[in-house]
Amino acid sequence: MATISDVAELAGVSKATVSRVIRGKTRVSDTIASRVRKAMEALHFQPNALAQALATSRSGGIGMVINELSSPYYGLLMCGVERAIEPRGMHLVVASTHADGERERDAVEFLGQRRCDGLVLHTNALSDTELVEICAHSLPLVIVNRRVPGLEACCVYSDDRLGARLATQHLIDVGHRRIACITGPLHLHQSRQRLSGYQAVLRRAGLPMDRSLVVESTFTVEGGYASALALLRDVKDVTAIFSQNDQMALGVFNACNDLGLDVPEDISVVGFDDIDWARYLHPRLSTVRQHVEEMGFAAGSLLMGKLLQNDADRPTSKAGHRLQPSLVVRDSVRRLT
Amino acid sequence: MATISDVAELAGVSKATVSRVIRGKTRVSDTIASRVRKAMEALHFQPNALAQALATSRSGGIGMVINELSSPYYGLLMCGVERAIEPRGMHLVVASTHADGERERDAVEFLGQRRCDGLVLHTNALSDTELVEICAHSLPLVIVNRRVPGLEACCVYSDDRLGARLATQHLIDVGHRRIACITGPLHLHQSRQRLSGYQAVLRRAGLPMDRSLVVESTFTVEGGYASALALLRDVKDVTAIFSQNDQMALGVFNACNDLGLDVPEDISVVGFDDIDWARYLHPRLSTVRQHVEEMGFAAGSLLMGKLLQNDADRPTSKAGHRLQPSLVVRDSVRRLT
DNA sequence: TTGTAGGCGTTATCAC
DNA sequence: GTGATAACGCCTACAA
Repeated sequence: MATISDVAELAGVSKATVSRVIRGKTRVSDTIASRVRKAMEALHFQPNALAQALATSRSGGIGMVINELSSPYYGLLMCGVERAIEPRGMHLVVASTHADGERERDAVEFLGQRRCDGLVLHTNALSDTELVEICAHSLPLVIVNRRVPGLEACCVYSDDRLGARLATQHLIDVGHRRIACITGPLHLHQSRQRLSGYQAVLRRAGLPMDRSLVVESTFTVEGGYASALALLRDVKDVTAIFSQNDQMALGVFNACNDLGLDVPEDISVVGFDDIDWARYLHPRLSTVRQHVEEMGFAAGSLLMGKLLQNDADRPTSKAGHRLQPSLVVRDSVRRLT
Repeated sequence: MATISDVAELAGVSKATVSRVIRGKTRVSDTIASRVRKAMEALHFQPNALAQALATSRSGGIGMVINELSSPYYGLLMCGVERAIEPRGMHLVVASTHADGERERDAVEFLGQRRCDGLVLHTNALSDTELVEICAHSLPLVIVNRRVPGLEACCVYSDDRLGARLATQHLIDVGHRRIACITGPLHLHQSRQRLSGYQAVLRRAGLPMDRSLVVESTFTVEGGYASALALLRDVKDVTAIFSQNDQMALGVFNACNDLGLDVPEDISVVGFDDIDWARYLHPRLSTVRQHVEEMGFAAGSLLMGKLLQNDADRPTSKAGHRLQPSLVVRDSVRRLT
């Protein structure tokens, strides 16, 4: 593969001049410039970005660590980040961790070694203190979908408690009183936040906090199915279920179907996330929309701001960001009385 | 950020020795090794992968160009590739193109400049001849989901014609005769292949080739909905619809619903892809399963083989791969008579 | 086993 | 405007 020296030789100029026409910042006489360009063509010259990065110590890469490549959630998140960084000429280097703590650590290290210019982190297993540590000894970074105490300015997250409150309040508003909640794994911050929002609304409404109304599940269709089956069998008088994500809500649909219960006639269901096919279910799923792509975009923008600031000490708003989820009312909730 | 020289100095050894303990290939005396490691710890040393890549001319990155980051299809594809390359210590660098020709070209160039060790290409807009050209002047590469004449050994793809034949034959087997086909955009290779499979089966069954039974659409739920609406309004006696992907099949479901038609009682539907939620629809969607992740895995493996071969002239099977889709029978097709 | 020195492909700082 | 030349951080013969 041709190098800058080959081009210089063929064009009869110095490497420095070739470099100048590559970068296009400093002026080069037109005759020489075109000669150089011709030589580049002839040799199929492609500048070596690695060498450039080494020389300038800016790689143009933004590292992103996520759980799964094959999940609509992370797809949207990546999209959002990409949309924010692409106009600044940066690109994405992704590392997936399958939510494994060891792999999360490895990923951060890996992207660091690759000298990314910045990091967007979505981690589950890493503890707050670990994250603080990483933030201190690593690249400029933004933490997404999580609020880490002490790192607020680096965090972009969705207000899960608020989302859960919206969902629960909606059910109460239309007359439900026995409202169950199917949660995600409770070791996840998100699940606990959503549970807390649900409980807060019940409490404020003066409704009894029946422990049997809360069942922990797995954020999958199968999980939702099994949990709903158990719930509807064991607990009496449930008229509504708040499912902490849409996949589980779909499981609830299927469970109701198998039990001969109609949604929303017999059981009302509210989901969480508003994944792309929520609107296509029968009945169309009422849910809480998380602005996932927006979150990615905000994270990317925040990071870009930090980088600019580092470069130029230009004053930039560097505050973290909390996004507001919103209720999407469709057809899976029935008005009581 | 600490460099290898800093470590060398602190440990009182030469850079070469530090390099040796980093790479771990050549032997270093235990006492010195541990001294070096201690120094690395102390300095939070992280080897600069860019410099390593420059020196060794192997970056450990596999470039992948895809249409969209936020699509379950590409998610699975990426997953498959990752699964194949990760054990070999390689990682993924993704570039998304939104199916735009210019961006597809840019992406290939971009990943080339980044000196990826190999490429996995999913392109729509690039022509066969362009791909041949790229293949000649670029990195080792594998083309996915497409069979490029002259580049068969580099292609991993799914047999779309076969898939369409399976779907159509299934409908005929259970007694359908007026079978419509909603296609994707016909400028896409895939759409044409699937259409061709559909037509071949009709022909062999001696069924009339009614042009009005074929309607071009857009591979989206909305596209399927609109096309089905038009189709069921304008064309008589249709008892079954072969939808060239699952999203459109969902659109067909919705259209039938709005027209007061029952699936499968009034209209039978077969989809294509078997995306994750196909099994959760009501009725559960009969469809053709594309082994997308397998395709990614096969592509990744093929590429790894090529790289090994380049390195060592080791004889490796370097044949391309055609994957067989399979029919998944669920509940959206009704047996006639 | 360890050190020396040259090279990987660019950019950047000087002079001219 | 253009050309030497020294970084950038690491690897790898080769020599010791």
